[in-house]
Amino acid sequence: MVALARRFGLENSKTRTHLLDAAEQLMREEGYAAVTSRRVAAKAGLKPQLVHYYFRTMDDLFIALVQRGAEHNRQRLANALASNEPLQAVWEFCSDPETAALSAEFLALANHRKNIQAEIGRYAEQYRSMQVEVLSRVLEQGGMDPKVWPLPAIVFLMASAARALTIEKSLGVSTGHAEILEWFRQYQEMLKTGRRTGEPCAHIPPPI
Amino acid sequence: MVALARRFGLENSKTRTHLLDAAEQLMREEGYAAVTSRRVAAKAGLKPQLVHYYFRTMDDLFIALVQRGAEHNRQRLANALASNEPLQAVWEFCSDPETAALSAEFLALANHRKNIQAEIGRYAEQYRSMQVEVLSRVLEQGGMDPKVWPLPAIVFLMASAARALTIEKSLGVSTGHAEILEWFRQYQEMLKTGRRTGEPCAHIPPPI
DNA sequence: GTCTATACTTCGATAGAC
DNA sequence: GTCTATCGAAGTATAGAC
Repeated sequence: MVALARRFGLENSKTRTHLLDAAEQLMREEGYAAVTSRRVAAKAGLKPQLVHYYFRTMDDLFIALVQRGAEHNRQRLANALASNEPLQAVWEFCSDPETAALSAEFLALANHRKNIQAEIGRYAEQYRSMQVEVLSRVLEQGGMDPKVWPLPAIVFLMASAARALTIEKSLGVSTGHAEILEWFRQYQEMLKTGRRTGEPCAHIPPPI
Repeated sequence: MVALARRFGLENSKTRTHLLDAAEQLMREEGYAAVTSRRVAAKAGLKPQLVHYYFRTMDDLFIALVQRGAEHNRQRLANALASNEPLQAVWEFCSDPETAALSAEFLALANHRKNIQAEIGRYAEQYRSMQVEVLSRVLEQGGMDPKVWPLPAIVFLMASAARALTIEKSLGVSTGHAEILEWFRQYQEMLKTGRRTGEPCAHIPPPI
């Protein structure tokens, strides 16, 4: 009854990529519960058994999906950070609704599969340090002293606000959104001009 | 072939509550995909068919689960807002990891089922306005002028920061967390004493 | 209100032919 | 590398007896 060492497909296979594409699309459209071998194969125009040829188990497929998505996002973030307006670009990076929807699925998955949890955490930490590094230059040029206002905290606040804005928007929630956007606009303005501008934010006690 | 009007259980049934408890526990422990009629019934020590007696479809069960959970949270938030330290209590309300895990599941579900999306959005908006109302008193007593710093924005920032902190913690991410907690601490301190205290936040340009 | 019985679908996974 | 064939398990849902 010894298992006859099964064969498996290679990582650079074109079919493998098609299967991952199909899986990602399914996840986006219908959630992780819809990512089954049969449905993935059907969407890719292939037979379900091929899924098991490229991925030993469905769990392996999910891991591959997380890694590919995270790597893709890492590249997107790198591009954003290399732009002329890194602050604005990072804000938009964090505000992408497609990414938010997919992240919601992975985040739910992460609560129950610790290998996925670790993978996502590793990338999240990486994204943050990338942002801190680049934004440190922008903020110092804008006259902010990172000694008194720690960069990681600013990056954290900005990212979490942008993400929450996106999620709430998809839920139909809007209270406070206009004010947050205005806050970010003024913050950008301040950094550009190197001083606090635009009444009333120039002189008020902010929530910090 | 006309359907013989099926019978269904009442909302105040004890068994119905047991089934919802089992479903909620499953969702917490293994995610929404684990909430099936068989598994819910097994956890409640009942037969799968009873699930269909109390809930026409599994979708109906999910809706009931969302409503019950949201109502429970509304009560928790009301208690928090009625405490001696509403600011701290709301922060803790938003930081509960159990709630965050369950919310992650519902949020993922919401992306694909618009009735759930609407239900969650309705409650989220309600929670925010409850917070704005109560915190407005706290902030005005602390010397904050809501004209220059809109309350909804402060509530939004606080809630999204607390939630993000909780989620990231569960992912093993910690960069910037200590700084955010210190920010919140100083903010509370400032409101209590009615002035900006504690170096260095007393005089620095904050990210606003 | 809870059970048995049942119909039908879909699931993950493997063996082995081509 | 892709297919056919096949397994047992688990899924939703309904009808009807007690």
